[in-house]
Amino acid sequence: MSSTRPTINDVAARAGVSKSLVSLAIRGSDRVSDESREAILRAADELGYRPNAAARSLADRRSRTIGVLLHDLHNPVFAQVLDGVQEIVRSHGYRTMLVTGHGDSQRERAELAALLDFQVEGLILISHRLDPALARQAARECPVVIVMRHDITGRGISTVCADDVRAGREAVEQLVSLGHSRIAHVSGGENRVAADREQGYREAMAEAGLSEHVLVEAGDFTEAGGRVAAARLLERDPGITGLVVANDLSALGAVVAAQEADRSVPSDLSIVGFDGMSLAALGSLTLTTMAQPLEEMGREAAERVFRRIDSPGARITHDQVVSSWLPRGTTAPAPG
Amino acid sequence: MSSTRPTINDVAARAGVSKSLVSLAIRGSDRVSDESREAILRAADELGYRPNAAARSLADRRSRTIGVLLHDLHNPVFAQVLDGVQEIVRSHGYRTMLVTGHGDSQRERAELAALLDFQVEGLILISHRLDPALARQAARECPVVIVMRHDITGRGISTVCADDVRAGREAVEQLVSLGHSRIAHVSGGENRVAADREQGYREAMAEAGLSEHVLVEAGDFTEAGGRVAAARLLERDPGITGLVVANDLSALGAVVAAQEADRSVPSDLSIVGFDGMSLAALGSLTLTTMAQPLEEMGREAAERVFRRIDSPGARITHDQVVSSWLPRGTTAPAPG
DNA sequence: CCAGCGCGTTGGAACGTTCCAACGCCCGAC
DNA sequence: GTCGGGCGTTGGAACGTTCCAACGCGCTGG
Repeated sequence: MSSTRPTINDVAARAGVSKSLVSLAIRGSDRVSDESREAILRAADELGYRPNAAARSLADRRSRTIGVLLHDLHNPVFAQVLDGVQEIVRSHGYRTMLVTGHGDSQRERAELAALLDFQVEGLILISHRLDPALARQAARECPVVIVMRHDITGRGISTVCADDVRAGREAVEQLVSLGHSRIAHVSGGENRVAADREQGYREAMAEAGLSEHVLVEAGDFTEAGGRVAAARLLERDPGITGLVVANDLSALGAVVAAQEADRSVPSDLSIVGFDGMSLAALGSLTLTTMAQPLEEMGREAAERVFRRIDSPGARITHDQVVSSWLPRGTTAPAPG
Repeated sequence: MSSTRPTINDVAARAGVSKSLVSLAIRGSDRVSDESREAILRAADELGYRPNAAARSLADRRSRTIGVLLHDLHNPVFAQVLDGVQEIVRSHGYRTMLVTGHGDSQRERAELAALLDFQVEGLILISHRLDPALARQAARECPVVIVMRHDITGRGISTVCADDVRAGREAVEQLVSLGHSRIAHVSGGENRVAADREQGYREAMAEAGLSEHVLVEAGDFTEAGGRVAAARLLERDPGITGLVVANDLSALGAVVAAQEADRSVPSDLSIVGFDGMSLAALGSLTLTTMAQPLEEMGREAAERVFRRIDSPGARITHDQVVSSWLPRGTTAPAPG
């Protein structure tokens, strides 16, 4: 641990050239003679030179960094979206700087501020809970792309989202086509994603002439919440044969609740989630779900950011991806 | 999106003071008069001033950032460790910069280089796969703490690990005390963590006089790997009643394999994992495991980094945390 | 009444890099 | 033989911040 790191000047001195030439050589310019280049790279290597990213981004006035705000890292759904983001970001020679807000607006504010202090050139926000005011404020400083929340719009905000209403409808339609009619819903709390899925549920129930069976209990997108809400539904109406649950994580909770209520899945009770998180494919019962193309959403979001970085005048966009029915182990024809 | 951001000079001009005073006021120094402070903060607010982190860390020669290299974000185990890390890092007024290496040494190298370019003041490496040479090289530039891999040592490298040999032994001992004797092992591939757990398994089997029943099949710490390896074990010796699986993720795979082989868990077959990842407590069968105090390991690692940042002469340390038996739904007394 | 002190404030230097205008040199063209 | 052009190279300015030595002022104590 040398007390002080070698700088570009140390390299220049050792190689017997000017710092400007070192700068060029390090960045791989072709206007450096082979002889100089070799001497410089050798000197840099011998000294263990490492360019100072802070100085670089100061002089450059670009950080080559994209900031990503994630809801949290425990729900693997976000990790999947992030994979897509990072693939594109890396391919552009940029870095990502990752923070988590846990849906806490206080913390989101602090983390976003830190990202902006770092002069990130673009921002990708991936969370179903997200303070719209913060997003709008950030959008005044750099391009912002929001994943999952199509309802947050404003100057400088692009979105990449699924059609959650439609997905909600399809979940119901698929159960109906399996012969189910008493289909209840575990919702996902106070956010637009959950509201849309619930609306889809209600619309499809009405269209199928099943309005009388509409039954909703509020969850909160967590496993524990799904478990409690599902248990309550099964108590309120033991005749339920189908359960549409607002996301995969709470659907896993609903599976537990079903077993605790001595309902066997899927023969007695079919359960459908949303998201298509890969870990839900794992375990003894693999979850049927309305899957979103998570990695693709991440890639798309990153592409949108770069398009706006590259041409600052570019129009903001609102992309919609399609969810798809992924039948696995928790759905079956209605009993009887 | 103003074409150019306000700087400290703009704030100074607007508030009618010098940039030095603005700098002091922004950082909350008490040697600024109330009057000046108020004028400065108001001007900063009106202009939407935001300190430039790059300039700051350049002038300061400290980044107030801790770099964290994670294996990947999909295994929730790493997210749990990270939670502990971030708690401590935030409490010190620092930030974390997060990258993932996916056990690919090429990528690890690039990501570590990026972190060091950023002048991170400390580095926490959390991965069971990790190139020791890279860790040692990084340790020449800043304090390094490795979580999970006690075998990687060297100048400037501290470690925070569980005693995996001991955990491996205890997993076997617990099964033995439940009456099991035909206990097989799914290992975790070519890394020290897996090797230690396997060694513990072998030692405990020998001590219990069960050497003749030692049976090992290699997995790779993934769900798919665990599933395949477990299936092979059950085919090689259908008499197996206990399975010690190298980590929770592959243990979940083993549960699937058991069901595919028509063995019911836990009545026919007991399965034990390692790690104590929270998502394994979820779903229909909750996994019995040798749990590590994951968040605590993260906190401990971060504490160690800061101790060495604060007093550069501090000795490097090698901490050991204790794993504990967490009986849940996949273990039961031996059949018959 | 003056020296000395403390306090709030200031300008300039430094941090390590990139960019830019300008340099000297060699070569080919007239 | 001179001139112009290209090429490799150079020093200085800039980026936005923090640190430091030093400033002027009013106050206090002798």
